[in-house]
Amino acid sequence: MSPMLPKGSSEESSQQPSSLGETLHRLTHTYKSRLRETIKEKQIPLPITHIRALKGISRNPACTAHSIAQRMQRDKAQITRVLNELLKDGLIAKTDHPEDRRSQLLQLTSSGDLIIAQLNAVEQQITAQMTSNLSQQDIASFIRIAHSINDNLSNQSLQPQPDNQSSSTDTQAQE
Amino acid sequence: MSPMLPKGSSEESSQQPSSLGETLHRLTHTYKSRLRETIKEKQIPLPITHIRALKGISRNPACTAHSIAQRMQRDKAQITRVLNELLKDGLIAKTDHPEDRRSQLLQLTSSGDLIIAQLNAVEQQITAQMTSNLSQQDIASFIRIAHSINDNLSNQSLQPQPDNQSSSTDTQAQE
DNA sequence: GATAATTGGTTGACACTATCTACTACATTC
DNA sequence: GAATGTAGTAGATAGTGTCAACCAATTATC
Repeated sequence: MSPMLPKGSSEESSQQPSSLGETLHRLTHTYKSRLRETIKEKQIPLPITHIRALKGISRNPACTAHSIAQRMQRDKAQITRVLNELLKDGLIAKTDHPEDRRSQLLQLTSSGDLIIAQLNAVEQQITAQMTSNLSQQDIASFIRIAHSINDNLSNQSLQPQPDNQSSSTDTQAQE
Repeated sequence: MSPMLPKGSSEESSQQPSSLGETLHRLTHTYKSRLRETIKEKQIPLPITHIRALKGISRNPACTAHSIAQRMQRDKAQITRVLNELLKDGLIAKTDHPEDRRSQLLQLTSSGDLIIAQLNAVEQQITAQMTSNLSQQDIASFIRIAHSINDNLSNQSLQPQPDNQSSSTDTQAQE
């Protein structure tokens, strides 16, 4: 068939060196590498997913495994394991959910608090590096567009219609 | 504990919902999921890294394992394995490098060409979905800023100095 | 030309990430 | 109180990212 655009929209696609996809792959890879490298330097022996989970817990007053999984859009099973390791490392604690005995509430321990403080410093440092030559404008635009793209991908899941015009209602975004 | 912005201004914290880092994590995850899902629908049984490598080969006339690894910023070892699987699947071929007997040139087979045609269609479809409610302006900005961030992360590698002030050494890789 | 250092590619090992399935215990609904 | 749904767990497996050791060919040095 035609590897060309089925869409009326023309332009690029040809030798365009960086497609949106490639751009994303690269940026994310670089970002994750830097993040791993930095936390290693700081002697924080945690994988990235654990860190994200920990941050999620720190940001949220009364969260559960389920809420973390949803927030991170990750598999429950994966979250369970991550959480159990954080528990084993003494960074978080579980307490019984007052209204649902299947569930437990998660909170940081004091060790967890310490780590979080370090992590926030790391994040800030990396963010500063990432944005070092960008205007506030650019940063804001980037985040806005990123969210927008994310919404586009999330919402119109199973509609092969390229004609989709309904601007998605911004369901997204709390957190 | 506040995920502050890189700006010098102290307060501001608030509940800044999405840091740059979180934004990236999510966007990439959503993107990859959609990509995986789509290629699965299209019955293309290849993991994402293989697809990227394949595309790299298709875009480049006379490439080698090494050049692909560099382009993708991945470990040689990983690329070797990916390439060997693509070879095993009959999607690419290796021919001896005319000037260096350690090396081989890579090219697509006719099967590879077919897959690439499908992949281009997939990429285009997904890109259309991602950008469905964005202006050309926004798309261009996003890519520009993403590259900029990538450069920032790549270049100032081992300078723990937070004081770094716009060292615009554009060592960046063409591409 | 012999030797050392470098480079292209391979292999092994291992940690991390993503998903899927099945299962338990509890909760909700009827 | 039986059916159904939900929170969390455990097993399994595929894919990804890195590190280190290695071989063979190339290049640099003497």
